[in-house]
Amino acid sequence: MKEFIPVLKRTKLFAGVGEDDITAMLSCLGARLRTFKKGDYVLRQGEHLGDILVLAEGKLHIQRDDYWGNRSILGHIGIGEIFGEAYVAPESGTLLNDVVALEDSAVFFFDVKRVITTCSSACRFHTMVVQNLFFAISEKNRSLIQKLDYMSRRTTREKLLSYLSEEAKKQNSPYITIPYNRQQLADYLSVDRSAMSNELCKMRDEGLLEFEKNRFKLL
Amino acid sequence: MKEFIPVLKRTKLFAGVGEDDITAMLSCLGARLRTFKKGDYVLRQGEHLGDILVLAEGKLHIQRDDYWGNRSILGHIGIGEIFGEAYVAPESGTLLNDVVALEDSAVFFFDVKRVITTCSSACRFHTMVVQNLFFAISEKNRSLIQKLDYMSRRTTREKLLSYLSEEAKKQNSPYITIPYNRQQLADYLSVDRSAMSNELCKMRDEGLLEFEKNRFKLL
DNA sequence: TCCTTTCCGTTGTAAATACAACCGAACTGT
DNA sequence: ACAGTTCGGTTGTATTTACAACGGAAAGGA
Repeated sequence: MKEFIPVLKRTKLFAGVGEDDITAMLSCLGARLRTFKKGDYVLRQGEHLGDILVLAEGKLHIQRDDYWGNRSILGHIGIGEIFGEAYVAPESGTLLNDVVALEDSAVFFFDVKRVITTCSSACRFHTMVVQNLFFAISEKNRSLIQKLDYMSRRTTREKLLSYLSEEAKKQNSPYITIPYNRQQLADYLSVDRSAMSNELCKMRDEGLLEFEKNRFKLL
Repeated sequence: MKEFIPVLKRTKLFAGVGEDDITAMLSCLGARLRTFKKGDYVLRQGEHLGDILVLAEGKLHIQRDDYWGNRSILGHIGIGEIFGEAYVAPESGTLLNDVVALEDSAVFFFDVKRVITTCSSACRFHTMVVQNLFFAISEKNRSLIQKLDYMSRRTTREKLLSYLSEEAKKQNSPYITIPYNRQQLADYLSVDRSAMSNELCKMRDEGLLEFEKNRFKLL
């Protein structure tokens, strides 16, 4: 667990907290570290969750398969990102999605109750962690709204353009790299892969953008 | 402002706080009450927001019109509901959506900074309000994920079924009432109204459901 | 190197959707 | 009672998408 303290220090959850203080807080927050092999399920749809999670190592996808095997990808989790925060409320039901390891991964589990209940003097920075979590959830909220914006577009082209241009804004450059391959991007935007591939090539031919693998340039 | 204290008492934000304590907290939270006429914009896409809002009276829609006038409705806000919480983080950008009054409405504005910075002894229940807000955001988060689930369905029928069955679960009855008329429901699910209307009738003919205006029965 | 697998572009067809237009019923205000 | 408006169902057509299938390029392993 100790080895990942520097990683935790760089997360939004522990922003402003020193490594020593993080170490001291771990037990107070009920921290556990679990490792997963590539392909493992970190969380399963339908389970109940009483923890807030932080990815220490690896890559994860939040996804969901429906009855007919149709997969939809809700998002991508990189190192240091928080997830599971949608289920901190006591009455929140079971998980709506699966979380799957794309690579061998390590995940911190923090007990929700112990995170949000600021304890006494023992950990001085607990209040700051709560506020950090607050902002993190709020930001996740915003990014979900953003994704709903892509999804509300009627055509594949509009979905692609709104997603790519938002990424360009986020990465502050017309050259962008996305965390998805074609199939995954199609699953993320809930469209057919071949139709999307087709549309991408049309847009390239029309001079709207260029791409190679998962790197795009908007023109 | 006083007249709406009983309303506030029943909101999730002030759950567990008595009317007297709420009254005492109002100034501490930087509360302001603003009224809106039917059709007024409560918030506009692109603005910056430094408040958390609670609807005291009326009905609101969260919506967005794109360049071509295509409207998409992100959700419906009823009395006592919190909104604007997606923008509490200091670095969160501008509003992604409009919020529009469907009826004459009254809205409480609470200063974000003053809400999340627990003050001293003056207001005993401030900590509880922060935790309530925490749960509320987390729950909103969950409902956004839920909506993404509807939206990720490929066909109009699947979108309708996932939405309606989720509402049935939420309202705990096969008889459900929705806060949208046909056009609004279509905007909510991001589909064409006539196509949706068509699909609804087909589903009724197949015996999947019955409906009249905005009341539905799942079979 | 060879074999296997993954990735991605392409194509054709069937299915679903968007769009526009129309109509009747219900509701509104005068 | 009347005109004007909203609402919801219906229909036809053009457009878009889903699905299945194929093939070549690239990547990975033995």
